[in-house]
Amino acid sequence: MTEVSSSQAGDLETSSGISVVHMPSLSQPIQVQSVIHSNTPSVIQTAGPNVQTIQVVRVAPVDEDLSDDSENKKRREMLSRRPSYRKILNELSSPVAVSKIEEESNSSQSQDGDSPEGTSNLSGVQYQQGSFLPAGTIQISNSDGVAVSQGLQTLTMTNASPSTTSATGATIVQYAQGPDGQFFIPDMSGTVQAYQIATSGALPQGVVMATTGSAMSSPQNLSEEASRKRELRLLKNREAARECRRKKKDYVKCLENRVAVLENQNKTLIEELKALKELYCQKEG
DNA sequence: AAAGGTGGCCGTCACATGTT
DNA sequence: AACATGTGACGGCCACCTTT
Repeated sequence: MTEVSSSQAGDLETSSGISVVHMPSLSQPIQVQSVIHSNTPSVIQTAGPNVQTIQVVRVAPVDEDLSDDSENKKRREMLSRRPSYRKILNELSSPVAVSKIEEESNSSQSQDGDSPEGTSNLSGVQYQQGSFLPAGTIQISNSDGVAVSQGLQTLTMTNASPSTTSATGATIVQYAQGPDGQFFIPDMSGTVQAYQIATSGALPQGVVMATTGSAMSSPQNLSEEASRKRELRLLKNREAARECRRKKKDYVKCLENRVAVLENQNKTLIEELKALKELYCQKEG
């Protein structure tokens, strides 16, 4: 294995983003490819039997000369053009990336003794299980294996039928509440039904729930239809934001783990280089 | 105890990106 | 092209900690 560090690298020739590093102590040059603005994690790959290629990912510095307005605009553009987490994770989980990464992992696996439970090992990096699954395949389930919709409120009802009651005897109904008193409750098929809650004179503490599903198409209910659509959109977006944050957290964890592994590797390689240098000096002397 | 700082989580908006 | 979904940014809320 070879080690490149700014202090130890020898001559560095740069052309078209690829640098060739000549190490005094090594017989073969090393190609260093620098990728700007890329979120693809660095991959160490072998370009040939005699040349090591190391792809270095770095973030380009923010342009200091920008005015406040254009700086904000540019920053926003940069952020908005960043590939989605799903894209990044898909790339990471693609067979090509994995095979490249596995190459790398062969030399580093033994260093990861403290992997937490429930993680999988790709490239010597401990990833949270499920981190690389495509969107929509991750489900949070209850003990019965039933998917749980996290964004919904939980409404506990008494006098419920046994089939829907929880262990405590109460029914758990998950709902989203609209500002106009409407409730949106997903049924077993996943579609959301709108309900209007009206208080009943005879039942001061109770509620009467009436479906408003197909009746919404009448002209006077167009605004209601619009607000229902809005509520549905908000509900979905709420869920999406939650999921997105969860994915982002996973992604950050992955990156942190990767940093730890690469730091380890770097340390090992530096020591290896030192040893080789010493050996080389002894032979020379 | 009150005030202030900090970090985490959430809902919403706006816009980018993906899907049909 | 239209619609659905994903995500950065923002502001609000809450819990916790530190300072006064």
